[in-house]
Amino acid sequence: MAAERKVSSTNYRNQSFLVNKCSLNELLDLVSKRWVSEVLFCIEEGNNRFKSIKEELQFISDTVLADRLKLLEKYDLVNKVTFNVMPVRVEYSLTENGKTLCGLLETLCNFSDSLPAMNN
Amino acid sequence: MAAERKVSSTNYRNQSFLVNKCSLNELLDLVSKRWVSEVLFCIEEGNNRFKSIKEELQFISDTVLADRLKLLEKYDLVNKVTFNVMPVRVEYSLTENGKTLCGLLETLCNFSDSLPAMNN
DNA sequence: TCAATAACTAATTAATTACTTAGTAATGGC
DNA sequence: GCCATTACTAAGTAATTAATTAGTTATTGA
Repeated sequence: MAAERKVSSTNYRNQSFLVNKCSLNELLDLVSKRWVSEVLFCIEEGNNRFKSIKEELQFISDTVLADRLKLLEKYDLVNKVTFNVMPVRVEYSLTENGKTLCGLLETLCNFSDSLPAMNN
Repeated sequence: MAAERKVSSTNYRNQSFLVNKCSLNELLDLVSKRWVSEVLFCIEEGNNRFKSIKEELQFISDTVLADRLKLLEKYDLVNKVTFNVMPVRVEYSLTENGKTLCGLLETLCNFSDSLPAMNN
C-alpha cells in the first residue's frame, strides 16, 4: 500500500492551502497525475476494459492503471460496472462529468498545440 | 541547483511517451506544478512584483517563486522587465498566451467548483 | 559601517509520486 | 490437477518534486 501522507509537513500544509483557496488546484492535481488524461481519452474512445486501456497505453503498469481508474471513479468522472462472470468482466465508461472534463481538456490541448514553446 | 533528470529511467521514458503523444501532457505538467496557477492569477490581478506575489501567496518560498516565474517566462506565458535601479526593480505581466491560459483555467475552475466530489 | 532592501541562486534534505515485483480470486479448458 | 484468464492489491524501491538554509548583488539610509 502507498505510504500515508505526512500531514505535519509544510508540503502538506501548502497543498491544503491551495486546495482551500481554489478547487482548481485539486482538479489539476488529479488530471496531471501521470496517465490520467490519457486514460480518460482512452475510455472516451470506447476502450472500456481494463485490458484494452492497458494495451492502448502501452507502458502503463497494472498498478498505476488500477490506481488511476479508482481515482477517476472516486471523483465521479468514470463509471465502473462489474459483471459476475468468470474470468471477471469489468466495464468502464465516462460519466456526464467525465465527458464535460474531456471536452475542457481538449480545448486545453488545442491551446498547448498552438504554443510554440510547448514540445520542442 | 536541481538534480538532473535521469533520462534512462522508465519514469522519464513514460513522461516522454506522454508528451510525444499529446502536448496537453506537457501543459498539464507545467500548470499543475505547485503554485503555478496561483502565480498566474496573481499576476493577472495586477501583482506585478516578485515581492507582492510572494506576499499574496503567503506560504510560497523565494526559491519556488523564482523557479515558477522562470518556467512561466520560458513558456512565454509571462513577461519580465528588469529596471536598472537599486534595489533592483523587476516587473512581471501576462503575455497574450498567458491571458488565454488564464481564461481556460478559469473555465476549468468553474467546472471543478461544480463537481460535488471536489473539495469535501 | 552596518543593517536593510529586492530579487534572486546553489546546495541539501524532506516528502511525495511512479514503478517493479510478486501474488490474489474464481472458473474453464486441456 | 494444472495452466490460463481478467482485474486487481500489497509491499518495497527508484525517481522526482518541494522545501529549507544560506548566500549573492549593489545601493541607500541611520
